[in-house]
Amino acid sequence: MTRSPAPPAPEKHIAESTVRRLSLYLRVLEQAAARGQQTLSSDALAEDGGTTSAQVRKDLSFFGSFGKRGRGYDVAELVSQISDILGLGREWKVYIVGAGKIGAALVSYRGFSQRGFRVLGVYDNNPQIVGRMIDGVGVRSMSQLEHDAAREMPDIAVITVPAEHAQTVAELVVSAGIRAIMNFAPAPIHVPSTVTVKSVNMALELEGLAYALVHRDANAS
Amino acid sequence: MTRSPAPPAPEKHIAESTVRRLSLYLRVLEQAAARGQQTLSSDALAEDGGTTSAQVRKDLSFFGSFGKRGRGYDVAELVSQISDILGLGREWKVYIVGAGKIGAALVSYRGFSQRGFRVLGVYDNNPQIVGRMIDGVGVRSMSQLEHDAAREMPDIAVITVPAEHAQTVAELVVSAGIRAIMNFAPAPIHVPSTVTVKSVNMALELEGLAYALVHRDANAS
DNA sequence: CATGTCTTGTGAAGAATTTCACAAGAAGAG
DNA sequence: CTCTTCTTGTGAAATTCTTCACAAGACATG
Ligand SMILES: NC(=O)c1ccc[n+]([C@@H]2O[C@H](COP(=O)([O-])OP(=O)(O)OC[C@H]3O[C@@H](n4cnc5c(N)ncnc54)[C@H](O)[C@@H]3O)[C@@H](O)[C@H]2O)c1
Ligand SMILES: NC(=O)c1ccc[n+]([C@@H]2O[C@H](COP(=O)([O-])OP(=O)(O)OC[C@H]3O[C@@H](n4cnc5c(N)ncnc54)[C@H](O)[C@@H]3O)[C@@H](O)[C@H]2O)c1
Repeated sequence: MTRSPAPPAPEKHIAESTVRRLSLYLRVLEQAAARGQQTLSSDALAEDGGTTSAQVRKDLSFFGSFGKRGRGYDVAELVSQISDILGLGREWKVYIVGAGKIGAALVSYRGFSQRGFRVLGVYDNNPQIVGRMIDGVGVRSMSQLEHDAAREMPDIAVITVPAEHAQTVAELVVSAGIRAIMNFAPAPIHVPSTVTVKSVNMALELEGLAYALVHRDANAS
Repeated sequence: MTRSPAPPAPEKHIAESTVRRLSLYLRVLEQAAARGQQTLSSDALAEDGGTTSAQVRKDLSFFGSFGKRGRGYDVAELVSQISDILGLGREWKVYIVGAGKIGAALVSYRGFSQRGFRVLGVYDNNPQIVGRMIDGVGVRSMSQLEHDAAREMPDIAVITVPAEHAQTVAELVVSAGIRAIMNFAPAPIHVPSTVTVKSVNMALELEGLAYALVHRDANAS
């Protein structure tokens, strides 16, 4: 955890599945570090990451070569390398829009702050809610959002408003200069291609389970 | 919404990405139905589903042929067909384990009940919480879970306990006979291969956004 | 009933991703 | 210093997924 001498080595294009697995490897590595493990092989990494050792090595090879033949990967070093690749070396400023049930749960989610995602503000358009504190973060009025954003320069907006308002809110946060959106509303949102959107659609995940139950696949995750 | 004369037509193996898209198409179709649209082309379906018309047709072709050449798809009929394919023709019984912030948010999530996922019980091991009502559903004690499950035969368990207890809880629900798990804890859980697990890992999604911001991809979703 | 327009269903091609398999490097033992 | 053991990094092969492209069917119109 000293220095990051090697740059994260940019490249042509990396598959989203690879990026997801890197996050997973990072978790496995941190747990290994917590157990005092010094080093980890691609086999061990694959085991807990739910993939194969060849996949692990291939994923890492897109960004450089971090292992030692015959020994495996140095846990602390690989944590640092993957953190760099994923852009976790810095703090990311997050706005949450929609101070309802799911929005409130996310504000106090430690899993975010642990990774350097800091919630600067929570926004809502309900005057009854504006001004309240949620886990130390004050709920702000929507009318302030653009003004606040000009000053605070948030990186990511999390949208947790009802589906029918998701598009409107998306347009607002984009015009406020935010370039990345995480959308929890079960509605597609359309933004300029300079903005990255990820959607988390829980009902859709449940439907995937229903499909699996009906079609008796034998699979795991 | 009358009868389902054609069986959902089973098959070799369908990609998870196809199943996800079917869920998406279903949403688009329902919105179209709400707007009074009678029929929809694969092009229109693709537009809102964020994919291409060829993909739509290919996805559907795995299960049968539901369209009319020159006309497109009958909205009501395709809703019914996709619902059948996904196993949404029936009610699915759900237990939520972990009555914390995210568990409580999920109990009252209308997006679940709208799709036929009914929360029968919420479980927690904190005696201070057991007995409370969350949106009309009582919080039950963990010690009852196996006994209740024998009677109620739940289909799906949603795990919303801290990561370090996810594995223990997973083993309990599996031994209670539950065959599908949706895991919100950011920890991999290991179960027999007869059990299907889906994990929703929100920190990982945020990390994907951080990666995109750092690597200036021009992409959307 | 022929003609024109539209849109499906689907093999085949193409692209992307995963798996294989092995040469090469690293370390310890003798 | 040589031998053995272990595990990486990576081209090539295999597999999976997506896109292409077009024949065939459906309807409307004249
Ligand atoms: N509750 C869940 O477990 C859950 C799970 C997955 C997805 N979601 C989705 O997340 C979204 C929020 O769900 P919820 O359960 O928290 O709902 P909620 O009703 O508890 O909260 C929605 C909040 O958004 C605010 N809001 C509404 N319109 C707004 C606007 N235009 N600008 C700013 N704020 C606005 C409301 O005042 C309210 O506080 C919904 O789209 C829902 O489908 C919820
Ligand atoms: N809060 C969020 O926004 C959020 C988002 C994504 C994921 N998660 C994950 O979801 C899980 C729950 O998060 P939370 O914020 O709701 O936490 P929480 O502390 O509010 O709730 C956890 C609940 O689980 C109960 N519990 C603990 N151990 C248990 C056990 N062995 N059996 C039964 N119940 C048990 C606790 O009594 C508590 O009520 C965590 O794994 C967290 O990482 C939370």
